[in-house]
Amino acid sequence: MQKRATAEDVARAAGVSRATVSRAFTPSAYVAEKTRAKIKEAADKLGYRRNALARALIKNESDLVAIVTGQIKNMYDARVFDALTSRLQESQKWGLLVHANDDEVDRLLNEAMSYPVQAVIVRSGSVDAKTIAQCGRLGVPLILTGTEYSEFEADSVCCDNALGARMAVETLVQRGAKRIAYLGGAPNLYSDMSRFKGFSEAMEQYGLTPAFIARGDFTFESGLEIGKKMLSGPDRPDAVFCCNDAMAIGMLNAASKFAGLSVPDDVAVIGFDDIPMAAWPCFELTTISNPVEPTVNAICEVLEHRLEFPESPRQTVRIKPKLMRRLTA
Amino acid sequence: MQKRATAEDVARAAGVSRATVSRAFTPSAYVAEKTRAKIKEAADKLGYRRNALARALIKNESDLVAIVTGQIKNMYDARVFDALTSRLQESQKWGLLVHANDDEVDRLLNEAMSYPVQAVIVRSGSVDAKTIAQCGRLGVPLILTGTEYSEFEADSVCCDNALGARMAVETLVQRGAKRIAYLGGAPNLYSDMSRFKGFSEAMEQYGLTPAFIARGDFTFESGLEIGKKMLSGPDRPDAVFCCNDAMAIGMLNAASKFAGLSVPDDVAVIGFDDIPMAAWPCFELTTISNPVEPTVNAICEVLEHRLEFPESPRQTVRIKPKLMRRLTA
DNA sequence: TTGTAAGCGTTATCAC
DNA sequence: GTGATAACGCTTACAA
Repeated sequence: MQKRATAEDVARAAGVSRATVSRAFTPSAYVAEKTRAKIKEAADKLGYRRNALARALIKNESDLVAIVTGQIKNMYDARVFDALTSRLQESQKWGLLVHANDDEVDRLLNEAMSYPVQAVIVRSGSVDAKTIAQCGRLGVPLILTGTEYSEFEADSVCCDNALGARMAVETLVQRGAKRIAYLGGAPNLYSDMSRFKGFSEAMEQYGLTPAFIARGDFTFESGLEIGKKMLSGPDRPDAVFCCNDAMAIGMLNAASKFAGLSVPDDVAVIGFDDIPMAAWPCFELTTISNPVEPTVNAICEVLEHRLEFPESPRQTVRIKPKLMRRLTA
Repeated sequence: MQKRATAEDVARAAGVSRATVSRAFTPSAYVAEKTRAKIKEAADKLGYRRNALARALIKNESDLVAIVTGQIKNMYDARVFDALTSRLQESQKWGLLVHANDDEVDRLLNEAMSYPVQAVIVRSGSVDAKTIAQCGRLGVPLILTGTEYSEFEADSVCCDNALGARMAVETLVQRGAKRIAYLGGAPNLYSDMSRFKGFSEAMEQYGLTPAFIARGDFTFESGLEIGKKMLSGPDRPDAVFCCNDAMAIGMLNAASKFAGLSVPDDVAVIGFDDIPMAAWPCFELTTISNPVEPTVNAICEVLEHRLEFPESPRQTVRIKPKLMRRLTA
């Protein structure tokens, strides 16, 4: 493993000084075109690349952004992640990946902070007060997405979950549902809390009480298992609001393959997110769209704004959900 | 945005020298326990974290590993990515994300190489000779996964695609299929090439010629669209080998929802990868398992080995695929 | 237009 | 045990 060529090596090869090499790689700097060409050639020959570490050190700004993500269990997470990293790269930022389960977020984020990142984007999971304080101490902006904590000094971008849940209940009520069930995720997650809140409010508004309240883990499998139980009894619900599409599709399977019920006539099902799979002919899932593109755009805008105006007041961007009416409700 | 606290700041606060602060954070170094405690306290108060950039610079080794990935279109990619990043973190490495479409891999990889990474793991996409040479020049080991290039100096970890494809054909032939179709992806991708090779060899061995050869883009949608056409004519195939599960499930939908065919009696379908979805009750897709866990384990082992023995001969690890017999073939 | 020299925040080396 | 001091590879005044 030979060593990386340094600016010194290139300088020697091109017969110039280290400073001139640096200038040759700085588009705005004054260098004779001829010199620049000579240096680039030498650099090419040596396989020289500016060392981003040394560069960041002296310029006191790296182009790293930490991206904290939990386990990617479903296509919604995958799509957000995909779009986000892709967009960051377009703005010349590199994503430093912090893959953490909810209970490790703090430890890992703290470790990652030894890299002087421009910002930390937290997708899912929860981040505790101490960690947020740490980010503040290091002058690192924190952007939460998929969660929202009013107590803390952090920007956030999040679907208006409560509104989405209310839209779902409304849709179910309008088609005559009386016994509506709720299928959520772990109740310490913001996405469960906020959707449950919207669900409860809407139910109350219509004078209904939930037929069931169950919580899975946002996977197909949990939707299927809970669905099997929930739909088998005589007191089964006539509609189910599921907190994400994966669980909704599990519920669909439970209904048709196990409970022998037809959807939506026996039981209506509505999901949340609108992953591509929801539109597949075999599912045609009615769902609340949690649009990826606007979310990622908002994250990037908030980020740019924060970097430009570090002292500006914190922002909370709520993304509007949208009803995607298909065949299951 | 206040500045990060430096070792100097901590030293001043604790009344010691910079060197001692450094020692306090190096577990193996000799420091009086009392001094260490005093320093840690001061550091805590100032929110000090060692600057990984400066550290990497002097130690001449970063704990960054570049992960190059294409667009994450399906759950298989998502799962490999998830498992890989998670495993890397367990070995105290941070993933630097390079999200590139096939035609950008070279440019972006080159840019990313300004970070002195320990290694580059390329998942999907193709990397050209010049880029590989660049990695060699920078002394950065390159590990290819999902692809395999015998011409280049790079380790690789890849499913034995040809074997998997042969197993698929064998399975179809055994159930009496005569008119077998191939549904692949872009023919410049290794996964298409190698699976097509295995498919062709097996077909020849059984004295069969392909009923159809079609290529999509590894998405459900492309499987559906191609399936609609392929299964509508009178000369339709009686079995289809699909290069991944997403397309196979699209094909399943085309068969049942559009062509009115029953699977597997009218047309058998076999996929590749064995994503969780393949096992869902609504699909029960027979498929060739391309196991995530062994793949990721192998990648990490190859990586560790390469870092420990930089000059060791290149390795090619082939992961054994496995037939997952379900209901579609 | 180019070179010299200082300095970014660490750690390694060598004194004491 | 601890403190100077010199690197690491780069950028940037300041000089020439």
